[in-house]
Amino acid sequence: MKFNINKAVETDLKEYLRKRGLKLTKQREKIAKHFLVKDKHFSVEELYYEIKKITPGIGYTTVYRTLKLLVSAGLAVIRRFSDNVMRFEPLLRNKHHDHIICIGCGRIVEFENYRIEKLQNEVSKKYHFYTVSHKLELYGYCNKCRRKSILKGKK
Amino acid sequence: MKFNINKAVETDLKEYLRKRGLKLTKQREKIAKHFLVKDKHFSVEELYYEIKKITPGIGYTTVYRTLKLLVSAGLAVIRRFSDNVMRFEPLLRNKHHDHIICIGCGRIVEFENYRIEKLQNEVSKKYHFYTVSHKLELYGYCNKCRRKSILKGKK
DNA sequence: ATGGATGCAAATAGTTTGCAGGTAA
DNA sequence: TTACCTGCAAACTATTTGCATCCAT
Repeated sequence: MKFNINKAVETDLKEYLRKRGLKLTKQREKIAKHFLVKDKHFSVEELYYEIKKITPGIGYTTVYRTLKLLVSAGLAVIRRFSDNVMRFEPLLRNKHHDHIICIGCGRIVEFENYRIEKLQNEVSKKYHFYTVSHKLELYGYCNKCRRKSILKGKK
Repeated sequence: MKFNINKAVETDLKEYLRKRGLKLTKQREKIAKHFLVKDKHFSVEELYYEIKKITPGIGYTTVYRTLKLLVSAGLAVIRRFSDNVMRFEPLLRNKHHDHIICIGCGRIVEFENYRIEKLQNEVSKKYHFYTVSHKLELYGYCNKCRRKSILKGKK
């Protein structure tokens, strides 16, 4: 089943806004629709320049604020890798991936593991949490960097 | 079996430094010994003021640089929660915990799950990574906040 | 001796905030 | 009409960097 962006905005976001007296502005709608169909993480900068093409005149700050709003609404998560940059990743209910990151070369591989997610749900239950999202990152050396580091005695 | 800080510094850190011609300075030793016995995450600021008591005259920057060094050496991981602050957590080979975080009140509960870690190892193997550390964070609402949000129709 | 390390101060840069003017409800 | 929202610029602040000096090897 394909993810329907319009529906997500129509239902989840609108609902969230309505409940607390916030407004669905043109900017919010544009940003949400543009961002929520993505299947990986983006920095505000990246998104800003993309969205600017469709909606010239939009402010950098508005993109920031809207992305944070989406996080609050449970439609996105924030990630940080080795740089100090906030990255936002849409949270589609039916598909979510995690990352395995090479400390040597920075390469990021995405993976999914149903069994891990299932165990996460058990943990949530155990601690009486209603979990809406998660982040799992594995750090290590990829095959290439591992071999390199053995040869040079580095890393 | 108790974790022996001196041994960790003696072996792992020294080894790491020696291999790449780096030096084990008094500052590095002090910071490492102070930090590596901890069992949770700390900001640089927090650690700086603690370490300053033992080693007056030490620089803020040195604490930063040393903590990053420990990360490179595989003895610590960086975490970032909702604020924009880098937090460092020592990585003891024999004990490592993950976090479940309440979006409502910010409460952080630590947990361990052997079965999840085992599955993580499988994933690493599958992608030919030699994994040295990981971060797992579950985000949701704790019992209290969940109830609150249902009542008020918020969050 | 000498190349790495320190500590200070200054620079950087990502993120947040204040505010006057718009705009959804 | 009334909050809320936007966009700009300015403010913040965590983190990084340059450099003269120091020190572990």
